[in-house]
Amino acid sequence: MDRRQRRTRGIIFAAFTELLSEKDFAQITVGEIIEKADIGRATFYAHFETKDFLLKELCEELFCHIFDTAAGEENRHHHIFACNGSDSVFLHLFEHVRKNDNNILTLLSSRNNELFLRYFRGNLERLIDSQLALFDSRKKTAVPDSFWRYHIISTFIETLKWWVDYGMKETPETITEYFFEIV
Amino acid sequence: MDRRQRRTRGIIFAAFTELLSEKDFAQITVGEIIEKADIGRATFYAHFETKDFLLKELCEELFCHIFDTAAGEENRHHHIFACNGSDSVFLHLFEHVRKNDNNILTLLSSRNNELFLRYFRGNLERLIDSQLALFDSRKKTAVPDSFWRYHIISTFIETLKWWVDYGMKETPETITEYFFEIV
DNA sequence: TTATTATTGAACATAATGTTCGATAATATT
DNA sequence: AATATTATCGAACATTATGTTCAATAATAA
Repeated sequence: MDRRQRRTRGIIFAAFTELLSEKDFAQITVGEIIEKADIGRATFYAHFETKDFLLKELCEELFCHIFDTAAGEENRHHHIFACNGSDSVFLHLFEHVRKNDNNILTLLSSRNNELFLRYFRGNLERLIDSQLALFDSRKKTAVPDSFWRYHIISTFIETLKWWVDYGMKETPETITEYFFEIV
Repeated sequence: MDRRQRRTRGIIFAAFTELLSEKDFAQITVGEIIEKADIGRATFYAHFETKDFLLKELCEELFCHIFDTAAGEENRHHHIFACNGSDSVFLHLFEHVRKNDNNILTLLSSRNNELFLRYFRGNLERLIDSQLALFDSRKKTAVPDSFWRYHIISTFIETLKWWVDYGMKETPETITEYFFEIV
């Protein structure tokens, strides 16, 4: 990929991220993006078909990075999961957010957090199945499997939301603890 | 209120609801709404300042109705809550959805369900505090109160989402049971 | 019946979208 | 170092959606 392309792409993402932290996605215009990025109109459209595609690609970069790492950790520490839940993929995910990798924290704190959490859910679903056994051992209810699975993912996301909403005062370890206690 | 106003308002809501079940909120134009509603452009803007206000007022009509009823039930059956959780405000809410009051089911089934669930959450928060004691008796963890509260509301909404997503095969009673088991 | 008020439809200004194209500058290739 | 390729620029353009205005008409309330 041409260096100019990479540069422009990065500039657009940065400008877009900044705007997302300021106002609603729907209110942001392409005009504002190219003004803040200081690029030509045609250049923007050479990179992204529409504003929606821009969002989509931003999310993909964001989460691919995080989940690739998380998947790696998962394999390495697999024995840990089997023993207890104090260390887990979930902890690693919380830590990623805490470190603000790729500005994900900025975006999750913004009014547009639902946008990213939707993508987050999509990625989580793939990851969670490998973790289900961990919860199954504790499960003694008659609720359907799909409901149970749905519940775990939802609870993780809602826990993350609460953490961010309330100023991230807890450590990733504490939040992970809360998450396991409640689920 | 003038009969013509009520009629026009109803027509607009109906057309808008139909469009929401077909496509994303962002994709819907005022032009489409007035075409489907078969009214003049100026008439639309005499009723609603923007598309966002239309959504807001639709949600208010939707949820005010449901929550007013629910609040009434709450007072009437208050002794029941204190005893067990098999009958509760939650059951009534599930039943409202099941009956498709004010097309809420149509809207919750649509791609735009997050839009309505956001409003739903706002209304739930007011209602839930009176119910918190019910859960507190079961609670033996060290998680913060605000987290616990947040979790209950989230779980209710996610349960509702799952129910709708998976075709509402369960009875409201069963879903209420699932909800209490899991929380 | 009369006064009031909602609706209509067309016209209008404004603003955003997405495209096109020739010129220019940065990169890759040989 | 010379050349070919490709990204960016900027301005112009057609198109589409927004929200407003206004005089005429029709429905409702008094």
